[in-house]
Amino acid sequence: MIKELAKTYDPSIVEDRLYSEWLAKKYFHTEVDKSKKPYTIVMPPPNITGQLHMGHALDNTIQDILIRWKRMSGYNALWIPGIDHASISTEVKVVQKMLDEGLTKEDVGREGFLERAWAWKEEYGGIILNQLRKMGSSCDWDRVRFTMDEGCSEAVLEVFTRLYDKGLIYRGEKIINWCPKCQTTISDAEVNHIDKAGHFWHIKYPVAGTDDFMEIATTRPETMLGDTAVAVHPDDERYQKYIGKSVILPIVNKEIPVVADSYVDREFGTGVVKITPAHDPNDFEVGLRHDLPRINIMNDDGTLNDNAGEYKGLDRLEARKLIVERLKQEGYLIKIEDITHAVGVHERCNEVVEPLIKLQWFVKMEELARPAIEAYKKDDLRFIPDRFGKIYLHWLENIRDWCISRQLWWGHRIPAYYCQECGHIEVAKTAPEKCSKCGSSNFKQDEDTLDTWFSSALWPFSTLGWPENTEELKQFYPTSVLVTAYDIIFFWVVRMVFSGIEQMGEIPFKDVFIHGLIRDDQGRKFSKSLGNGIDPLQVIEKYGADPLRLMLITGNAPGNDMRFYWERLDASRNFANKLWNASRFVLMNLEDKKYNVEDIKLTSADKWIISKVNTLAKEVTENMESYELGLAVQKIHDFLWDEYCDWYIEMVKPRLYNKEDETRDAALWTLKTVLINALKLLHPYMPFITEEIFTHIQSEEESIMISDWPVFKDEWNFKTNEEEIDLVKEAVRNIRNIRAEMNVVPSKKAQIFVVSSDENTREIFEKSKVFFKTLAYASDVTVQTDKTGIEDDAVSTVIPNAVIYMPFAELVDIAKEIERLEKEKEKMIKEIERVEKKLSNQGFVAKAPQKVIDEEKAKGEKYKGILVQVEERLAQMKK
RNA sequence: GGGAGUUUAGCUCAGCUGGGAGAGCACCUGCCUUACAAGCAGGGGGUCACAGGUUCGAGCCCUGUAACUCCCACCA
Repeated sequence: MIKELAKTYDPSIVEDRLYSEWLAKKYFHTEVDKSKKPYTIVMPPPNITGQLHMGHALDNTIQDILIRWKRMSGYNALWIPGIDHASISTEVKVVQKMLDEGLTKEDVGREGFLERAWAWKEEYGGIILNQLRKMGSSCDWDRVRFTMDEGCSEAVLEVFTRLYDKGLIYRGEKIINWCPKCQTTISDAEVNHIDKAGHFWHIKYPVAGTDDFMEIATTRPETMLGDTAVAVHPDDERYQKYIGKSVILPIVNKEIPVVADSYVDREFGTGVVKITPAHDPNDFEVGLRHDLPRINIMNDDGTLNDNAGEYKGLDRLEARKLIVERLKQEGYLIKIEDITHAVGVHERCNEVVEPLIKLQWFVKMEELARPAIEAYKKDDLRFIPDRFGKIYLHWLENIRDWCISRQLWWGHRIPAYYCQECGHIEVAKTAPEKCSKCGSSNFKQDEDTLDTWFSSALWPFSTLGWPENTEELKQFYPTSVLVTAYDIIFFWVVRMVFSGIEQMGEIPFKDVFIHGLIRDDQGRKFSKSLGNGIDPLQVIEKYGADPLRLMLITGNAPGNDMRFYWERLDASRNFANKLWNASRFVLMNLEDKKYNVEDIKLTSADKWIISKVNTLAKEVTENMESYELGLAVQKIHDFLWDEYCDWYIEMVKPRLYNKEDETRDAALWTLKTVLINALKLLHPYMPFITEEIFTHIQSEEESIMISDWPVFKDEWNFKTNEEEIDLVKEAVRNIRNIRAEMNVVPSKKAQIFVVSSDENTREIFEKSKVFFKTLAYASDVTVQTDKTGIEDDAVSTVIPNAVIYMPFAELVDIAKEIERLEKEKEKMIKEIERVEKKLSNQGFVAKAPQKVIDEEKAKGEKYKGILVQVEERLAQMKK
């Protein structure tokens, strides 16, 4: 049934309507189908606090393209959506909201707080998923998961207890990163190092029992309150005499030992290091080696504690000022040096992170990292582009134990239970009845929750039903590809890989497709503080989802960042408009009947465009298989605009306007068939407009979404017809070119003569006469073997084996014509020289592939053919 | 201190295993040709950062240099 298309394409109406239809028809839903090959993507779960931004838009567009393509290609394609509880981000927001009501966490208690957090999740958790629907995302909404839903929580408990039983999770007192603002531990990955201007304070530490002193330099003078030693390099001649002695810690007036440790760099600073085991990871290690006491001087909020004496209660930075002042007054301060140095800050709040010793839970990484490293080295795991694999490797090879406990309430509570009688720790999925040591039933569960990435690490299998051995798990694990930005490799990709290998015995995905970040038009990251963010929903409102998707994919190589320009959206929108109008044109002409291939006679032009779309299908598929989505869509774009619209439609118009034309049906069949094939190739990129056109233009299939992906067909491969039409196109272009040069208005038609002594060439042009009328402003076309009847001063242009004449007597300047032809002649001679030089190069002939040699030879022949014609024509004119 | 990336037309960027430099936008000229002026036709514009090397042949491979960007890192 032929249905007319609206005059203009209005994405806002079409998109919502089509999305609802797709939903209603359950096209997004996937059941296990063992007869098909599985193709699985799990969506990187956005935070429940999140709003859709350009990064999500890009990430999900890529996933949607892949999943739509594979679905059409006959795979059992599953795309699982979900959201992340995002422990710290959400907790901060909920706390903030309570603060607005004048409440604190302590006021409402753990239960009360969790109630509020869940309410938050219910209210805001689904917003971003709804926004994803606007993008056209074809994920299976019947399978939406949440990192804290029952199944995912079960998976977390299972993994925690398993790792604990294997000794891979342990509780220990170690130096951790502490955020005084958020009042929680954070992992190494959450610490950013920022270069900040600071000072080196050079301080005298008097050597006990002498008049000597040792000069130390520090960037954090307040930590001296926790110093328990001073260290020098064991081989440092300057300080040999002090090793084993003591120095007197200024202000505190305490004797601390001078120890020798090869950790000290003799070259750096004064070669003397103050050792504060409780507040520096290196000093902690030194402390262990020399059995030094650890003095914690800091409270959780960053103020100093009882151990700081008179500085107790002051913030660490306040105390620093006072201490420096006092050192100065008492003559201990030698100098202050200005330096810039890297300071660790919490990536979320930018607060300076303090290293502290705390009793926390850790995942032992070495054993888990090993197979994850192997997987990449054995090529079981592949990064696209590969350079990100090196980043992954480097991180894993230098990994340290992962601190997983957080002093937060929103998240998975650590399943460790402490016997209140004997202190024994039971780790179990449910609260133990009795202590296995003393029999007591008085337990208290650990107050802390897990790092939010602990649950995301299990995402590829927890979403498929693990720890149950579900059909989904059997069919869809391991997943096919993980699509994400490069900034999340450490947080997430690494942890999914080792978790998948450890729990499932298999990598969670074979391919990791890494894309870049979207930046503003000045190349800056989008950020709240800059206020330079662009809301994808606003873009969709203005341009539609298809143009946004196209813009995000076009001209962007994998892994590279991209700048956002509104102008680029104009280009995408214009393409959608072009496609819409071409389709309207086809629909206007199509009649409500079946066009059977058997009943029609295809012309060269028809075969040419069919052959082109056939090749296109092959190339696009190949590009997509290598994740070259930008290249693929560029080819589809160019085919539709340049070949289909600008050439084929224009070529076919005379046949359509003549109802008597016996090849009219062939033209219509070809118009329709080629368009449908191109639409299918384009559908993953621009799902809405392609569906809207598809359903109007044909009635055999109910939706393009579930139609078959075009594959290369041998019977659609028409090489000679391609060559024929290419020759015609060249002739037409030459004519247009000359007319433009001579400023001939299109309304002025000209008689065209094609003169060729080659029979085949004459035949081609005989068949193609009509194209010159519509495409090259010809009033009439005559094909002949010689110049009979053509005025000598006619304008001419040359193609291989033929000269084309246009009599424009009154417009022609013979001298100019000769000049033009002379130029053409020179050019040809140069080209022929170049080719012959190449072909006479022994090295080239011997070593270049045959294909390249043949191509060069063909070029040579072509240029020679043109040269002969040019020379002949020049001879005529000069007579 | 390590590592990675970028450097191609005025701007933003493509360029897949080495085989005569591309797109969009911008610019110039001419067209309201019955799908589309969000369009059509034609045009100008590039020592592919620099210097060497490998090769019959280099934007692409190797070495070095420069500038910019990013990541990692416990030099107090």
